[in-house]
Amino acid sequence: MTDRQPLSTEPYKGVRDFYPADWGKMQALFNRTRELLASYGYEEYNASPLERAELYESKGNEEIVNEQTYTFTDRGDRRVTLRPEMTPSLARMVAAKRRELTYPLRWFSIGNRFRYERMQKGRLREFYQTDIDLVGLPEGEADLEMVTLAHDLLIAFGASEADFSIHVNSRKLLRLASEVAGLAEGEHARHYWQLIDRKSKMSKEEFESARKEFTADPLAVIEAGTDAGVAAEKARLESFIETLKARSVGNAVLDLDVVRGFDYYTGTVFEIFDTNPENARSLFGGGRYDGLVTLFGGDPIPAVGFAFGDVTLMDFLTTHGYAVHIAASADIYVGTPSPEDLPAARSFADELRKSGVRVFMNLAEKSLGDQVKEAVKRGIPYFAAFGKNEAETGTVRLKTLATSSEEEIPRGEVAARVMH
RNA sequence: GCGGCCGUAGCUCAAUGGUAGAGCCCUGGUUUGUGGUACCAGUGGUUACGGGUUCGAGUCCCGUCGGUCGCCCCA
Repeated sequence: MTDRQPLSTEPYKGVRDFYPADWGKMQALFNRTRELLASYGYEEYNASPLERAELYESKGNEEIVNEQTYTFTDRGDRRVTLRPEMTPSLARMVAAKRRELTYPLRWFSIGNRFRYERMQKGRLREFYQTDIDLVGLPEGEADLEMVTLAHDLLIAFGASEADFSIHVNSRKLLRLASEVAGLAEGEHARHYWQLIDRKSKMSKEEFESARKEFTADPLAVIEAGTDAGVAAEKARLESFIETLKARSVGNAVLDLDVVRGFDYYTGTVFEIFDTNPENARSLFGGGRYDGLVTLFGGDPIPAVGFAFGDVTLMDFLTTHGYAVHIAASADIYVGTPSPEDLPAARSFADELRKSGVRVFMNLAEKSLGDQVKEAVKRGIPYFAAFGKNEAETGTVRLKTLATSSEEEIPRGEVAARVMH
């Protein structure tokens, strides 16, 4: 007992502590996201991070579930997984009330996700992700809205179109071309698309020689343009991008190499890339998954959506020099010349609070000079001492710390001055 | 699962194999009813841990642990 090792102050591997300044930054991101999505009529939903393990296993990829999730058995012998993504939970919630919901659903959710994996830049074991989905509309306008939202979000965070580009593709196009080329579903096809997905990481020679190992080559079918069905889908995709440009999404391009996994995408897929050559990586992406909800029985419900993580987004904003503005913790610091002044100062503070002012009240015994220093350090914009003099005269000296200015005003006018 | 780099003060980092340092932070002072700057002073170390080589190791070697970046994977 007495010789116990001190506990480590380090957080668990791969997760972060959020001190108030850090969490303030996160909240700033979340709130800007909420504002933008609210302007498009999206509603926020949430669910527990705990889910039945079967929810992820039934999707077929056992390896990912076994090796890359936090899964445990609870005291009732139920296998439980910390959600690694939100879409299955969304599908479950939609399926559970499929007859009573009013479609289309414009839903979003902000929360933490857990993935048990080796860490590297931009990849932690717990991260915060915003999932945005438009459920109940077929391919078309809904997909345009999704890409537009992804675009507008980055713009809302301060980015300009030159900072990123939106690469759009169609899983339907790839599927049609596979059929024409004779690339059967299965491991072989999986390897082919994995190769395409990795293309940007390989040299041209490496890629071409690897490509030759496949007898069927769907991309060549698309390039040739001889199949009518394939050509029609490609034309649809091109006009999709033209429409985006006409609607002020100027940085969307067609990119046949965007694959984005394999399992549930069925139509439009898109991926946002950082244009900074130092950091030319995928920021986030999404697409159409019309098979949503079929796991739970019943007819499929068409849906399109995307998700972005906090780590990648924050990295992106930082490397492009876009600061995230954090609000001050309080509007005013109410100082006390001496401890005896506390009752009077407190009633002044209460007055302010009733008007909606956020007040930081000093309770420590220290000089006014130190109190002013403290207010500056905390980033509180206004300071007012409240003691005998103020109680008698009914006026206070209100300091604006940023401009070093000071003025004497009636106590009743302080609230209106310091609120924003 | 594989590989590279790194572990020195609370933080960011110095220190040819030869006395462990600086800046920031913190505390006090110049300044007890009102400021950040400046100046002065102070607190703060088992150099991650264990072994080895050496007259001598923060430095070189081996191992362990931790961190980080890349490969694989990426819902």
